[in-house]
Formats: sequence, C-alpha cells, structure tokens
Amino acid sequence: MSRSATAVNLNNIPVSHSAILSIRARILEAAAEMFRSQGYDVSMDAIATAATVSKQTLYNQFGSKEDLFKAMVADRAAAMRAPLNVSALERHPRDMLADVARQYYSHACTPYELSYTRMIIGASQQFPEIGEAYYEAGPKQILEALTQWIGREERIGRLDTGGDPQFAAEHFLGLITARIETRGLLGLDVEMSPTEIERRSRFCAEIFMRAFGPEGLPR
Amino acid sequence: MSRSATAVNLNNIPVSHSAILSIRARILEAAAEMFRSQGYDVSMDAIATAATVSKQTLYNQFGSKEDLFKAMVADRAAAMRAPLNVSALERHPRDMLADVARQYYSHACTPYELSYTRMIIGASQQFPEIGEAYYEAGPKQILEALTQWIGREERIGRLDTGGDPQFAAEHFLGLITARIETRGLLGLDVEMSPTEIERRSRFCAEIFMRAFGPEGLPR
DNA sequence: TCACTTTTGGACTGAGAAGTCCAATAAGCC
DNA sequence: GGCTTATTGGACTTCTCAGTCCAAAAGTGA
Repeated sequence: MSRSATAVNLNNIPVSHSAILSIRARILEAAAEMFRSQGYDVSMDAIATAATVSKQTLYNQFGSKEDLFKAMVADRAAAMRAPLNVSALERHPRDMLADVARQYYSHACTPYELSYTRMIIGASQQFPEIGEAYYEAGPKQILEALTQWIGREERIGRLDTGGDPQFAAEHFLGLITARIETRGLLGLDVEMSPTEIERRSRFCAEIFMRAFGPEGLPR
Repeated sequence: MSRSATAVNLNNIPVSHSAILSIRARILEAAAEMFRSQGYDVSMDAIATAATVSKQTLYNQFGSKEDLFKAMVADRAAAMRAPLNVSALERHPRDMLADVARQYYSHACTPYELSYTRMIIGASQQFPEIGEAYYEAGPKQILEALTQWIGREERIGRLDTGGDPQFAAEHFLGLITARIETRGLLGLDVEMSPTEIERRSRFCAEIFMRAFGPEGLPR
C-alpha cells in the first residue's frame, strides 16, 4: 500500500549513517529505532525529531501512527532473509547444523534483535496481524529454509526424519534456543562466551544427529 | 511490600467467582485479568469498573498504577509454583520427562498463559524488574525443579549429564517448547490435538534419553 | 450508640499525545 | 526563471488518562 514514487534513492554510493537517504527511508529507519527501543508508545513528535523531519511530513508520508508502524514492520520484514546458506550441500549435516546454531547465537540472539522481537510481541496484543506478519517474515523463513535443507538431506539418505522434516527442524530450533530466547525477551542477560557458543552449537548438532541421523529414532 | 492488614479473607468456603473476597484480592484479580487481556495500557477506570470498586479505592489500596501492576505481578508470582512432582523417584526417567512435556503442553502453552507472558514481555520494556521477577517466579522455578530432579537421577546413575544437570534441563525445556512458544507469543494459533501432544511428549523424552541416558553423549 | 475508618461517585486538574491548520520556505522540474 | 509540490515549524484542538478532592454513605469496633 502506498509505496509512492517518492522513494527513489538512486544513490547506492556507500553513505555514512543517515545522510542522503530518501525521506521515507529516513523516517522508517528512525521509526524502527524508536519503536524498538521505546515500544509502540513513543510519541510521533519523538519520531519526527529522531528522523530530523517535521511532524507534518510524517503524516504526509504515512497518514497515521498505526500506518507508519505497520510500514516500518513491513520494511524491516522485507529486509529479513533467512540467513541460511543452504547451497553448501557437500558439508556434513553435523557441521551445517552447528553452523546454523552459531548463526543463531551470534545474530538472532543479540540484545538488539531481542528488543525488536520484544516490541513486536508487545504490539501484537494491539495489532494481531503484526505478530503474524513478523512470524511469516522471520521465524517461519528460517524454519522453512531449514526444513527444505533437511528434506534434501533426507532424500540423499544422510538424514532420516521419517518423512516429517519440519518436525525435525522445529525441534532443532527449539534445542538451540533452549530457553535463551525466553530469558532474553524478559530482558535478562544472555551473553555467551565464544567457548560457550561453540559448546552449545556442537552439542545441539550432535543431539540432532542422534535423533535424525540415518539410523535415528524409530518413529 | 505493603501487604497490609486489610487482606484477611478468613472465608475458605467455596465461593462463586468474585463474591466475598477481600477488596485487595478482588482488585488484584480484576487487575490481572485486565492487564493480561489489554496490556499495561488499560485505564485505571477500566480496572476499577472491572473490580466493581471506586477508583479512589484503587489508589487507597495501591497508591499508583505502577504499584498496582507490580503488586499484581507479585501476587500472581506467589501463586505460581513449579508444577513438577519430583517425588516420584521410582518412575523411569523417560516417563517422568514425557510427563513434564505433557504438563507444559497442557498448561504453560495455553492461550491464557501465553497472553499473560506476552503482556509481561511487553511491560518488561518499561519495567525491567518485572521481567526479572517473572522469570524468577516462573521459568526459573521450573528449570530449577527439573535441574534438581536430573541431578538426583544422575547420582543414582540413571542419567549422565557430565556434571551439568542445568545444561541438560535447559535443552530439554527448549526441546519441548520447540518454537511453539514463539508462535504463541506472536498470537498465532498453537492448538494441538491430544495425539499430537502425546507424540511430541514421547519424542522429546526419547531424545533426551539418547543425549543424557546412562551411556549418553561424550561431553 | 458513638467515634473512626474506608468506600463511593463524580467532578476536577494537569499532562501528554494524535492529529490538524497554515503561512513561510525550500526543492524539484520544465 | 517560474510553476508546482513538499517540507517546515509551531500553534492549536481534542481526547484520554493518571491522579486528586470532597462530601455523603457505609462499615467497623468497643
């Protein structure tokens, strides 16, 4: 909706934080930061100030606070892609899985990412469709990428999920989040040393192989 | 703080929903429901109405909205106990674990419980100590109860976590939540058929036994 | 019965915030 | 340059809501 012709941004020249961005982009960026750090309750004045833009421009471009919020979420959703390099078929499943875990621990599990998710969860009470949109753009993408990869490995005979690769993918993701997400969402510290990350990543991969390796569990 | 002498409630006679409860109890109950279903943004007027009490009484009893909210969380926290019957030592670990999973799926994973957690997560942005208090009273209790049980089983020789029962407990809990919590918190449907609950519970228990059974993984 | 405390309802204050209006200014385009 | 459209700032309206005030009514205890 309303992706107007204003958003040109022809300049792909590397540009220092918030310089010649189009007005819409600048607003969306500032809105993301303000909503993330202060929740849906930030005032439009605060967002306007953060975007170094007048309040009227906010309304010219997005119509209302709710619309701005949704546009911001949609914008960020478009930027999220499954950070899963599924092309590396030659790697052993165990290594691939450990890598997925490592990626989770060092990206999705970051205070910044967590505070964004926390904000979305809070807002999904008020705007249920936001929760759904976020799920589709984030967690679901990762789940599906992983599911596909597992499916492929199963066809090759290197994994055996009994024909339910998504079931396997869900449990692997559950295993790596292992309550860390819950704690992070509640604002508790979730820092992990590189050693700890390595230990957990390897462990999760090993567990998964035991459960879904070629001669895994009977199901 | 401020557990005043007003909260008597000598009547343990079974009483239909919201009858002769002490005023404080009635307010706390209504506040819990309103905060849960509408978030911290509910108006004090709405809470007063829901508690069939005048707004002034709210302020007489709790001083401010923030204090009422915190009192409500503390009240609910006191009511939460680890729903883990750890006394059943004679049962096989596999059965015990499956039962923990079943309990999770049929209690913690309920739309009602999830919406309360969702609200807490949202509020923890504004009041970080609330997130912590909730964690201590809820998830941490369960984690610790499970950790203790695992520790005991390890001493008996029926489990082997390599001396880190909490690590094992965390992963088991991660395994059973398996992304269901994430979806639920975002407001998506998480209904499961009894068959599905049974399948998942058994599966998680089996995985755990493979990982931490007497001749489990090398660590 | 009498004094004391609490509740009640309803009006009221003050602050903060969404959204609007408008005249002046700047930017983009032919 | 000149036309058009967008941005600016800042005042303004309207509304919601936390918290207060107060006089009347209801409990409560001895």
